[in-house]
Amino acid sequence: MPERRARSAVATRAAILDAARARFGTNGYERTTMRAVASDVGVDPALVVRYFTNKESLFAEAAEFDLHLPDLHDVPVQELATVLMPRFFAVWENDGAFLPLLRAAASSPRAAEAMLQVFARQVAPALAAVAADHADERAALVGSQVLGLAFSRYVLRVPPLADMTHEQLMRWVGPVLEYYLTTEPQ
Amino acid sequence: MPERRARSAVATRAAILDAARARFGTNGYERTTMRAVASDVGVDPALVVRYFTNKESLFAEAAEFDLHLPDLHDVPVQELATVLMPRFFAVWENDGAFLPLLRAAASSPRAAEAMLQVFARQVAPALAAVAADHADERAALVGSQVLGLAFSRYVLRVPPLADMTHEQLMRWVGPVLEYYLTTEPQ
DNA sequence: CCATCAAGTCAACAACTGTTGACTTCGACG
DNA sequence: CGTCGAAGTCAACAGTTGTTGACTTGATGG
Repeated sequence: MPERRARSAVATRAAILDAARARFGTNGYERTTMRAVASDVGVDPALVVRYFTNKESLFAEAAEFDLHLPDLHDVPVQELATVLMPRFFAVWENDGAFLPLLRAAASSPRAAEAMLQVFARQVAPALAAVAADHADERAALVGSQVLGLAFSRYVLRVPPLADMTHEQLMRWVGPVLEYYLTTEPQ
Repeated sequence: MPERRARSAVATRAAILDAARARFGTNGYERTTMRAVASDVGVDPALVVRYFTNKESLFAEAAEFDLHLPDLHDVPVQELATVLMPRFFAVWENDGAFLPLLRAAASSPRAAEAMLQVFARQVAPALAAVAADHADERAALVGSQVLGLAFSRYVLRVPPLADMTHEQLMRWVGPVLEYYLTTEPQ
């Protein structure tokens, strides 16, 4: 029974990470305290730093994630939205591992840097597969629309946007993504 | 000479407000300290609270502003971007009275509510003048693109976007605003 | 010259923050 | 049983924060 004695150590570590994700997601970086995270798990604050050494490291680990963007090389232009938007909803809703980073990035340079790297390492390369030219500009523009949509719908909760269905949003935003990725501006 | 003795009181109050705007704009709410604002003006922290009673009230006053959106009734569809984008740059750059609110809205429900009201009272009515139908949805979509652009360019500083000129951005984003406001989605 | 009153300073408070190091608890194993 | 090490607690530190109330300054006007 080699697994017996690990019943708690890794479990509470994961619980702390979950609580941290939730706190960072709703309150942002500075308004999240080590004590609050610890108390969410019912544990001493010292244990949190014992496992994660730092508030900064705790945040870094809580903000790690993978967008799982698919390969777009063989996707027809008209179906880009149909492929990308479901990924968008998956990342921002429910599990919402991305929301903490967005909230924190607004007021913390550290988080902003982390978000930039997610963009540079995952979003930009994936979109480069379909961009005609100016790949980096096109990817950044798509990113700006996607970020704005997330901010309006999930942070600000702008009434019309927050209430629209996935399909309605896809119909509105799809052509814009397609335009940014393929059309040459006048 | 009725104005003589007011040489300083209102002036330093305005200076404090300016410093607060700058700090809130670059650091967000929580990372901005009363002491830092006071020291920017070369004044005692106690004076700041003497004039503004609170950090919260100081922020509220610093985040007050008017978008000065023009009347769009007689603007031709193709020139919408030419009229709207300069307003965008004016609001987000330099003085940047809008940036504090955006940063704060990400982690403070109060600030998010304030931002929503700016949208409802200034942006939506102005855009309703040119929206074909679904005026509220169209306005919200325009708002999402504008907000995303501001977040990417001024908060995250995504390299391609942060370095583009006003005219380059207008050329890219203009057609999108026009599309959101006038085109019927498939 | 002296009283007044706005403009501003000073020191200090209570609360909260991240972080530390020494201590306790307790199940497993010889 | 005894001990050993992991899992966790405890109290305290040093620093920072918003905010307060009593004090000083200095020009003005009678």
